[in-house]
Amino acid sequence: MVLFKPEQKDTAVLRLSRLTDYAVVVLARMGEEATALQSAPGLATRTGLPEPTVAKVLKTLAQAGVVEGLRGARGGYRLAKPLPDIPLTEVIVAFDGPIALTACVDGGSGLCESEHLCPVRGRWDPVNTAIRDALEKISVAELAGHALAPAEADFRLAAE
Amino acid sequence: MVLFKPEQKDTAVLRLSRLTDYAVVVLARMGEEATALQSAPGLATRTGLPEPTVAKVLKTLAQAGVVEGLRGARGGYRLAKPLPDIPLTEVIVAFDGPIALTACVDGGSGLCESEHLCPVRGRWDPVNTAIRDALEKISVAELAGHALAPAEADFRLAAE
DNA sequence: TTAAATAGGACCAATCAAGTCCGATTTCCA
DNA sequence: TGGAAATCGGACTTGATTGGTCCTATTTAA
Repeated sequence: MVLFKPEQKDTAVLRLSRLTDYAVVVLARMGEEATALQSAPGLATRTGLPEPTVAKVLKTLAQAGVVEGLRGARGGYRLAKPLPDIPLTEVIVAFDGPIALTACVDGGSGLCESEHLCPVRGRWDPVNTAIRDALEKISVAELAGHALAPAEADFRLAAE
Repeated sequence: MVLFKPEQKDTAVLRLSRLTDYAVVVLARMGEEATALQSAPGLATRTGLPEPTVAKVLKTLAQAGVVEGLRGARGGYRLAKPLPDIPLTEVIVAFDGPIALTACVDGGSGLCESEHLCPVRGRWDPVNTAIRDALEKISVAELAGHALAPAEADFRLAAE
């Protein structure tokens, strides 16, 4: 059901990519038959989302290890673990990149090429960790309920 | 000194507009002489930032009530309150809009036109409030120290 | 051997933000 | 009283980023 409306203009600080939204929808569908092997075209028709988009989402999710992809005829995708065990952060990171306020990922990793040029390093850490903690407590399953239950009709509507 | 590097490609979930960054730099400068009336051109030369940009930043800050603008010749801007009393959220909201995960601002306000299409409403609230709380604890003054101290040289460098 | 599926990119169009600029208004000063 | 120096408000252009599609290679079952 597309968790946030695409048309909405107001840019909040926390902008998730639309793919993230689609991912939750697709995962919710897969969660209905958690152990079954489901193909991208099949999931596309069942969610009502365009097939190429669903394929892209699944490829990304497979790379992230959230789902498991099996190639070849009769291939498909399968949840790597049950929905309640998938924290939202895993999905978000897969599509939107690291969860952090600035471009510099905080702490440890020495990715910041010019550390002496980036005096804010570490200052935003409390904020970043607070955000991660909050997100980590929410599993995909918790959103999946909303993503499916009465939303089936709404979903088609919103995705036109 | 430009708190995050513009060139950095990796798009994190939390994307602050660059104006927000500039705002902190400008505010830091103003904080050095908190009570003085300072003009946009003057602050531009003192920060090394392009004048039109500084003007835009100050206009936005004035609208938000963070600074006070006095028109006419010998006019200028003045801090509405000391730096330590300005929470970061105030600056962020001014430039980046409401601090929320989705386009829907959570809770209360009935802005979401089609509430029945947005079943996630309320679900993200804990996340949103956690983020706000974390940001509210940080004042501009805390960043200002870093934004000025050894950063003067770095700043010009990063802003090329 | 063929068909059906994933895997991995390349590619194009549309949207959004950054930055600049202009006109209107206000106020001080000579 | 006129001119200069500011703020104020918005329009506009350019560049980057995202969303979405498509194409080719690879794998595997029938």
